[in-house]
Amino acid sequence: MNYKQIEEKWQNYWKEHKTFEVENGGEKPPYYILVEFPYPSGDGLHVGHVRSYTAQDAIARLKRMQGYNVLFPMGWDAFGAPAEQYAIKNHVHPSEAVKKSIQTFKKQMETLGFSFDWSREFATTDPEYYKWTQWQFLQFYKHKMAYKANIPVNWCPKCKSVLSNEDAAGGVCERCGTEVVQKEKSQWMLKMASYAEDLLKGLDDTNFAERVKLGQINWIGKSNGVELDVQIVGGGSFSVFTTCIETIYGITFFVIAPDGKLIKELMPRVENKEEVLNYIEETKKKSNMDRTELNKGKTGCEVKGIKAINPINGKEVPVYLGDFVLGDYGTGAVMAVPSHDERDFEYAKAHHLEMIQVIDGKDTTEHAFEKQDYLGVGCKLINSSEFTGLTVEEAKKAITAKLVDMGVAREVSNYKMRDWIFSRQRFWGEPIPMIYCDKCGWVPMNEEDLPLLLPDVAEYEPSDDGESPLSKISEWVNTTCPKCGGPARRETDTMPNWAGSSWYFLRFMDAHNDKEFASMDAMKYWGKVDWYNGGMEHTARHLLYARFWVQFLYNIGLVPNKEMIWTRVSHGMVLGSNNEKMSKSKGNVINPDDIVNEYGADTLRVYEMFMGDYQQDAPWNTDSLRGCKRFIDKVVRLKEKVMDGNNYSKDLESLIHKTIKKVEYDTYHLGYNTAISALMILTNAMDEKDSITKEDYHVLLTLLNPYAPHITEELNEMLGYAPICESSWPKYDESKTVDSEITIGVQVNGKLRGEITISKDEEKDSILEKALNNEKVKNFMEGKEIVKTIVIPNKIVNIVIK
RNA sequence: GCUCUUGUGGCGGAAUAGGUAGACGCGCUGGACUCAAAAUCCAGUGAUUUAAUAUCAUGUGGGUUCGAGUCCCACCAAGAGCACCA
Repeated sequence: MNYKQIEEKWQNYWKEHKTFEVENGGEKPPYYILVEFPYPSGDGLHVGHVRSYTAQDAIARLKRMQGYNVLFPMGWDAFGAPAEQYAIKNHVHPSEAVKKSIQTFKKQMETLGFSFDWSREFATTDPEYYKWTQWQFLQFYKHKMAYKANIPVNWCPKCKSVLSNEDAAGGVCERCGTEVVQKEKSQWMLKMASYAEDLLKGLDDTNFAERVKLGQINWIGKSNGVELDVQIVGGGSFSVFTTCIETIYGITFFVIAPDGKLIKELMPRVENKEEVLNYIEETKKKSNMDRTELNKGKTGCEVKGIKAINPINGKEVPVYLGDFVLGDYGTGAVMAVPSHDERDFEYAKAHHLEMIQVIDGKDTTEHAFEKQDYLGVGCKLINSSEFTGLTVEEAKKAITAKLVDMGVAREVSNYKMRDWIFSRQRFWGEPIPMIYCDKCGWVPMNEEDLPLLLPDVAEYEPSDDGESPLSKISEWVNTTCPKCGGPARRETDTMPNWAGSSWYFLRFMDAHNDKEFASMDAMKYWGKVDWYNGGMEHTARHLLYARFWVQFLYNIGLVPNKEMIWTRVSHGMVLGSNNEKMSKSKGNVINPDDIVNEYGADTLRVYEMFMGDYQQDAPWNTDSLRGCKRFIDKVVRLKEKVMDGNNYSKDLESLIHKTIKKVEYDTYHLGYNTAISALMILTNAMDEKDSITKEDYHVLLTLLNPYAPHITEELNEMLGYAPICESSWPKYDESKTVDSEITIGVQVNGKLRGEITISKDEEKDSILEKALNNEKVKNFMEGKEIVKTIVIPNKIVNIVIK
């Protein structure tokens, strides 16, 4: 068998017959299957891509055979830093590099036999596509959902460029090793925080896997608590948010953010200016994550000359700077109760601050007595004036009520999720279609002037001041104000690559529309994405951004549903054979092309589906891959045993019906490995026989087809049947999947001692009699008294003796 | 640090609602076929034990139950994400 030839033959057949191209409409029910479109890197397709694409391909092929109009599209998420870096190095326009990578990826996907509808292909870097990304940004702006703010970024003074948190890990620039500092930049923001509650509620209208929902919920990070106003002695005030208002009498100091507004306002009254300014400088060197780690949260200094007043009792307490409080998150200040919060406790220890225990029940000299320990166990307040003696739960209510009554506090929900920083100081992204005019301020471009194309130049070195490379291209930057016609400058930041991927699934529904990003009719026809698969690493962020984008479009009437994705699942990674993430530096990378050349696409597909639990990471193992090749070879060899016959062999009938049921169920429930296993069992059963019928073989090939589409088509054609891709999925007869005789275990005192054979649904009494008469069971019961017998029909018998 | 996930043979992994732990595959051992090899086929393969036997086994320690890989509590270990990598 020449696998290569066979695979090419069928790939051409599908292409020529446009087997997988779909129309919007028709009699068949629509079904939309989506895999995350890849970033087309120069390295080519990863075996990890093959895993998830094969899984979704199997679903797509099965659904088609069951009579659905299946949309299974593919495209390219092609903006991003690697293409830009490549362009800087080689002085070619990134669009050239990207074009090449896309060709490679597409070729690889074709050789793997994925049933994508290529007629709907696009890249986020196509002007016809990013025109609409820009258009949608303008809608955000026009609905007051986009604004400018000063946000600190990681800045490498030597490379003169903005770094991602990853590239700034450990506080040094990954490229040159220089210490990274925080630098403020004016950035476009999208008001995502205002959608927090809707994004939380919207999860009820989805069928996301539990762990995916959990990821979303945790990212949004809702907590209910109290926002408290705190007065400063001598004028001024700030607010703090707390979920533990019951500990208010335990406040012994406040901590404010060194990078916040408040400290700037207070500066004129600060007595130890030098110390405070030094600490602020120190903080600039740290990333947010370095700052918020518990073990690093003890640095800081007192803000001398400033005292804050605890609103409940008028007590004056000191104010400290601490870098674990972030200036751009929450209110930029926290109340500190060292007796009841471990981080406050350690901070207080380090700075020799007072501690007041206000909840009774545990000694607080060594560690704080925290809420996870005192909540819900009836602990009572101490040292808390009129609230002393109340339980924590009572006190929470009573103290909140009093503060609200005093007009100094409000019950609020707080969300961890912040607004979306939408600017990047990069070349290779969608230009933000905004223009700055000295007279009119920020003015949006006219929609009819979109797309705003990236300039066609080949130099993208970053500028010295952290501005985007675009800022150096003056002929591109200088323009006229759309409002007053005077001279004006374009925004030179570009969008993050999350932008293009936030709505691409909508475009697939109507990929060639040049009037709208997608027509309402097309979106109504397909409805939601029925099944979306991607990596676990995207379940929090990409998915949240996409949902936010869709909810916004829904609110302004441009999409038919508030949630456009119904089911979302995520796959585990394919690791190297040493159980580590594949990477060039570790030398454990497997190139799918090599595997396809040596073993064939079908073998690779079957192996990746068989290699383990789809949702978990799995290490590559070439020996196991060979096992899958052997399985396919065995299926091929079965051809020699085929005799005429249009029915299933009598002794295979039950197993065939069971296998149809199992493969169908498992393919729809992420059980790809057990589906393959069931097919192996059926194959082995056929192999044991001297001959099988044509129909036996035909059904095996059909069941295997979603996983190994090429070889099954070829063998099927040899039998003289119509192509499987144009046929129907076999139906199973439920009654034939049930055995009439069952072997069950008999336990004595919970330990397995024997086996009996019973007929299905046999009476309990009769089962028990068989169990008691079993020779081995008898041995164990000799001379003992039966205390109790448990008979679970069709499952097990347990005899309890004494 | 926070959040999540996962711990089952030599390995990848099965085990639908608490009911015969180890399906299926890999690897290994022995055998058949062959001049030989590859391929293929047959048998065996959790540990301890003298052969049938029995005992012990699902990260550790408890608990619930007639019965726990599965449920509950406490712990240990590994991996992933944490807002400018995509």
